[in-house]
Amino acid sequence: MKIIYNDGHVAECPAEEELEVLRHSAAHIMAQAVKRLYPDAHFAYGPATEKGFHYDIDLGDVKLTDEDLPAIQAEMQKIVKENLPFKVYPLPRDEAVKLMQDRGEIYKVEHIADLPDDAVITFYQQGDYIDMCVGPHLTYTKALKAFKLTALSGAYWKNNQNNKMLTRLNGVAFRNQEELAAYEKQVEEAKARDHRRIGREMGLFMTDDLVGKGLPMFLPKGYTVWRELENYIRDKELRLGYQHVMTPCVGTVDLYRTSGHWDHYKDNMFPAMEVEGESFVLRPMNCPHHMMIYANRLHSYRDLPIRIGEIAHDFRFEPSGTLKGIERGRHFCQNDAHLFVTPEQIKDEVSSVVNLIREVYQDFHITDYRCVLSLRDPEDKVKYHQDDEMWNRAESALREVLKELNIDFTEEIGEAAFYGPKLDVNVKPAIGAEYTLSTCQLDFCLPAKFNLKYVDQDGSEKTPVVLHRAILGSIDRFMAYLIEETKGAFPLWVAPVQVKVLPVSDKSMDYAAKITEALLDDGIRAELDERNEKIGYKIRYARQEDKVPYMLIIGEKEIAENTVSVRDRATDQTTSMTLEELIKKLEKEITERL
RNA sequence: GCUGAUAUAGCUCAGUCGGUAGAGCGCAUCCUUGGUAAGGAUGAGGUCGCCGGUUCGAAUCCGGCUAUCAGCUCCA
Repeated sequence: MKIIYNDGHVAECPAEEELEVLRHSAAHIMAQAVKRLYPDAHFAYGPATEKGFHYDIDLGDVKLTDEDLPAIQAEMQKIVKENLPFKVYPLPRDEAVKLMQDRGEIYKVEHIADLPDDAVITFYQQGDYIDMCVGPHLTYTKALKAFKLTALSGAYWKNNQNNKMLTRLNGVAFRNQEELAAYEKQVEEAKARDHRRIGREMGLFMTDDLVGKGLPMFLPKGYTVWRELENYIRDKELRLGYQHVMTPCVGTVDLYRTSGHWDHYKDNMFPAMEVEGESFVLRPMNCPHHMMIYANRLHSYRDLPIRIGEIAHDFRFEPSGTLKGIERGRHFCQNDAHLFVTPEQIKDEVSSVVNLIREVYQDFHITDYRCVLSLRDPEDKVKYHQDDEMWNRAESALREVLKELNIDFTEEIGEAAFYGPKLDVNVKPAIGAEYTLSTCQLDFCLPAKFNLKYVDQDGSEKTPVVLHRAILGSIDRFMAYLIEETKGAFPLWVAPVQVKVLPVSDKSMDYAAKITEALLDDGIRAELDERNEKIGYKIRYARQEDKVPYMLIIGEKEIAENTVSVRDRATDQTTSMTLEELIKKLEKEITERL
């Protein structure tokens, strides 16, 4: 595949860049098609994306609907067939501005103003369509062989919600039709992993309009998974010296004024309740409560670090458009903790948190994640607590620790909490955008606001540093992730039903019931399928609907031999063993979290 | 919240030109007692998301609302 760079030279495209060039050129071809059909269209940004391309377009009063997509796609097809060459040329800044002004491209003009003074401004042209662009691009439109327009959506100009919302046309593009077909199949498979769908099908959780949107309810099976996750992380924390507390879900507005959360987040909190002259809010997070618990006693440097943990219920009035099953709701449960430390202890404690994250990810077989050092945007004078010295100190302290721990991380500006920098551990779900699972935040700010103290060796009062951290993040979101990773086939130790006992007929019902009881007595979550169905049907159901790790086939043969036939979900193989052997096997796998 | 789309039985979905609804799965009952991915019969189940309008008549056309989905913004 030949491509043309913005200095005009043509070369073979490096294999790893083929898709990006293809998709970027597809965006230009789409823009040309739109311009032909809607001459008044103005174009903003039109980049290649992860799977395809999009272009943000200002169509004035014209409102596109999904029904307009086929016509645009057909026009693109035509342009491809016309096999127009891509040409490129530079223009001095004033001529570039004039060209774009003459063509009514107001967004491109604004873009030029944002470019550095020494920027070389180049234009790519195919047919009569001209786009300001650094390229590279295809040499001819015919090189675009497999593409499809997928959706219409909106996007703010320059990603700022105070700006105008433009129409975003989305498409996908691949090297050939086979790759496109493979992609469409993959999309279907991803849909089947959607935790909202699996959650409904497996009876894990539900929502109801009457209860309220964004307020999922966990059903018995879902809560069983929940309880396993909660017990798991709490036990781990206990062994690391955490002390768990329980604090109320409602607090005074003054509490959040003190912390600064009220100023930063009141629009995303449920509104204040005025009662007997006092204002209360549903709490959106737990830092202030834990600060108050620390402040409850005078602490010596000998007491530190103090690690206060809570599986805490929080409520946030998330914008309706952001709600997504149990991944993001208006009520959720944080696996929260605040570590109160001396400056000298920061490194050890961050290290301990990082190790805990690693250990937990290993237990859940999570290997696909990335670490981000989230920093403030020094230009943003609104979002962040204003104290340059504090920020420099906190950010370099956290960066130093991460380097010493040999963690691979990227730095992202403007991603910090208002009170301090964060180490975020991000994962990508089957459906939708990447999100943060675990976080560890370094905070020099809130301890001061709450006037927290400890008495140091020399008898002087000092302010502790606080690490905010969440390992499972929220139990809800973690569970969503686990569902999508496992397609609902949870590992044995968290599976809501660990063993399903399937009698071949009524003749083996009594024996099967006895086996079930024995398993339950040993703390194994066993369920007996008493329905009047054939064994093939019960197996199919246990596999597809319940996704149970182990099925026991119980018939007259097992009764005669005093054994159980164990069918393994992973292999579909059946092996015969005694009940004692089975229990031993299960207990081992549960303890080892296989 | 913003842009666009969608809403029919518990689930997945049909429903033509406006004439008050169908299938498969699931559920209930009965028959069947069957050995490793769906045995058979019968039956119940819907104010077609909600409210209003147009019409002799609305699941169907129009408007508003609600919820959901995709994307954008946001996530302490």
